[in-house]
Amino acid sequence: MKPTSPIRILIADDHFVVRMGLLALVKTEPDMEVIGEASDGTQAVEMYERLQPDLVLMDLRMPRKDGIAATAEIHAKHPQARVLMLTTYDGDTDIHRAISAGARGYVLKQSTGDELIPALRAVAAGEKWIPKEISSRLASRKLFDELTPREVQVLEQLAKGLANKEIADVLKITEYTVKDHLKNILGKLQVADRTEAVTVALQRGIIRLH
Amino acid sequence: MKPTSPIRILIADDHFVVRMGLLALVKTEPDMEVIGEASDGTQAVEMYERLQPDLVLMDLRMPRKDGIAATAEIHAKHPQARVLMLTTYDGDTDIHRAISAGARGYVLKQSTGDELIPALRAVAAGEKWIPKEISSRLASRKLFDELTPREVQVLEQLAKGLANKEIADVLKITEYTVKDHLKNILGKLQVADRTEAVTVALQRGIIRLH
DNA sequence: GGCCACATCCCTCTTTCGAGGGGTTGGCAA
DNA sequence: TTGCCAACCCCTCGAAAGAGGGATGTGGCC
Repeated sequence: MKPTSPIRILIADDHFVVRMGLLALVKTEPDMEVIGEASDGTQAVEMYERLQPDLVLMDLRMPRKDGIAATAEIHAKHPQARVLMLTTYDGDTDIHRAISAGARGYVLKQSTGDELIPALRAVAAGEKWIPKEISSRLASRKLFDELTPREVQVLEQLAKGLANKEIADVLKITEYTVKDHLKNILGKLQVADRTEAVTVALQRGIIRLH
Repeated sequence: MKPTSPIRILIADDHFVVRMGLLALVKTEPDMEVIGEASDGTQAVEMYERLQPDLVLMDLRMPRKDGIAATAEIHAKHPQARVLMLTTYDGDTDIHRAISAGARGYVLKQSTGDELIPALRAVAAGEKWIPKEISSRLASRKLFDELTPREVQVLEQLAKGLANKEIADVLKITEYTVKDHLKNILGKLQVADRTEAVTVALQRGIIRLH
């Protein structure tokens, strides 16, 4: 093995214990080092600019600016940036959005060190890393649902408990149109009513609470 | 300082990186040591029996058996057990249930090492540890809501998108009674309709998805 | 025994939902 | 050009939802 310069890593996660865990994990690999830790998306973007790391370990859910938004921002300025998305959940839409935001890989926090390390190396080397159970689901699900941006907006208002008329006012359209979007949503998500639509959307990561 | 026997700790969390983080954190304290790691509730109970640790760091959400159930089981057999509940969320009901299950402390994963270490020490010493912003909320909220077990059951069916009539069939009561419970739920949660009731219940940890 | 919370059942009435149809526009791609 | 689709608007109609009342039985608590 030729000694090369180590892989310089930026960690972005709002949970202290997770940052510590990643730090400890990276320390077990002699050719990697953590050069910075961010606790939210805004900080992650700022630190990327300043440190220019070889790899970013980015949590998906963070305060102020989430991992998707931060990744998109970094990717826009630095298309060569290598971001590995790290998350607890495996909602389809999250993964989808992470990839289209420019993430090169996607790993669940449940993963053990044996699964994480190869992912780190792969993404740092510029390769893609999507667990196969996830990528196969991505392909099959894509044929169905896929809500339009407008439908997602309606869904968000729905989750607040607003009535159709109220949603109409918020979105500055008529109640007829809201009902129309709702019909499409119920059909695409294959659910019986607005309440189930919201719970399914939450499960799939299409919308978030608060 | 007199050298005493170290605090023996059992970690229970389904996320590898979190376990690593806690491990690293404990290692910074010379008088503490991790004697076991469990990745779900069932394992946590089994390991408690075998290892008899001085302190358990228990994650609230885990597969197979969650932290609450595991704590309750441990507490039933060993009332002197010292369990510190560790979680990402701060839903009121979760905290409530954690305490009544026998947890002595409650800490958010967002907390830094400076906040976590004193919590560990306090609970290991048999004291209680509830962050004040949480305990004050506990006191005030208790005056309001507090759904009855039956109302929670209705709420769970509600989240599935069932109609009142369908819920009536499931719970083997009449639709009138379902509507009745629903009225109480909407009143106690102070929401406008069933959809908002579900989202608020999810936020407060009263019900869970899937 | 009185009080209260819980759970159950019943009825009325207005509003809202959701399913079913009808349509126009603007953009984009084959 | 033709087609497609998102987004918008319109109308009807039966079935739910939710607010308002009232009522009964049970069990705990002081």
